[in-house]
Amino acid sequence: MNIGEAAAATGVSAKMIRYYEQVGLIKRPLRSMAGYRVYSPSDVHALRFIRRARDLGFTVEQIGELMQLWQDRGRASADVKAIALEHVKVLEAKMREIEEMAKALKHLARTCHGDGRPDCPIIEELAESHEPPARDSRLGKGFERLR
Amino acid sequence: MNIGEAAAATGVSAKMIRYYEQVGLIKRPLRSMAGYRVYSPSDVHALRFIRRARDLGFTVEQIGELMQLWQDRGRASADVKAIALEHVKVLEAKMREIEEMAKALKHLARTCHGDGRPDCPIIEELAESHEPPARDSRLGKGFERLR
DNA sequence: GCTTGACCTTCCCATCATGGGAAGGCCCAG
DNA sequence: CTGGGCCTTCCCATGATGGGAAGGTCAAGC
Repeated sequence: MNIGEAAAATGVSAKMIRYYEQVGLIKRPLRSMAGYRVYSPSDVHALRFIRRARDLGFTVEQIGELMQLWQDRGRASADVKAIALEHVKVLEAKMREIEEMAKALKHLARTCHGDGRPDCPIIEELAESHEPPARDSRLGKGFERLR
Repeated sequence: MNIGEAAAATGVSAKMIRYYEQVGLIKRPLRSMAGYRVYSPSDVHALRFIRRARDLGFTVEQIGELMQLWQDRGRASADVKAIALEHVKVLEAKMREIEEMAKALKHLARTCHGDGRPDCPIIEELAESHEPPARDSRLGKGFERLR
């Protein structure tokens, strides 16, 4: 199975398969005589694992941990649960942040008559001078790219 | 007012102020004889505008549009409202996506006994072979960096 | 057997907003 | 006049993903 077939079979693009290999998420596959990557069914299985974890919003780093645990027969399910719950916390914090932004924006839009007149509470609100709230990053890491 | 003071006064880092200048979001400020950037109160005002828009989750590109409208006295508030509501839609779609991920993960975690035994439904679920749902990107652009 | 097009390889570059850090210049308080 | 804290520009990194070029390979149809 070459990379294109593996991509079609797993829903992970060929580009990303090479990337995952490069960052050590998956082991280097066998190569054909011409240098083509050749994937076994178990490689495909691992790629599907990755894709599903990715769809759940895990970062590549977390997926790496999960794969360690996946391959470690003696692992404790508590370890996996901890990673999952940690991730749920991050997701919920993201949700809350986005929710607040949406709420603020909807409030502004509601008070904006939205016709041809130039008076616009949205712009006025943005332009008003407020104290800089010192960018307090209560949310911590993982939110750098949220906005 | 030099860049450090402007940064402290607006909550926008000096690095980002230079970046916004570079990408044309703000005009190039005056320079002191030594080449230091010198910011006027109105520059500071613009920076605060930017910071507030950024806190509402607008991208730099959108902030650019908003600033155009801000400076255009004859603009229609409808234009601003359209940008705001468009952004609300994006935020709500993000929320829904994150919510789904969190829901799935919480469900998995709930069914995981989380003790020392190695049986773990989370890992099992990830490892199961499902059809690749063809990564259908119903959400469209703007979600590339969501996860 | 040869052409053609669809694959594969590696390598480099771009994204977006942000920060780190180096090398060198400037300014002010002691 | 010195030291530390500013400032300047320039380069590089992030994370996950894709685009694209240049060149090699494979298989189907002629």
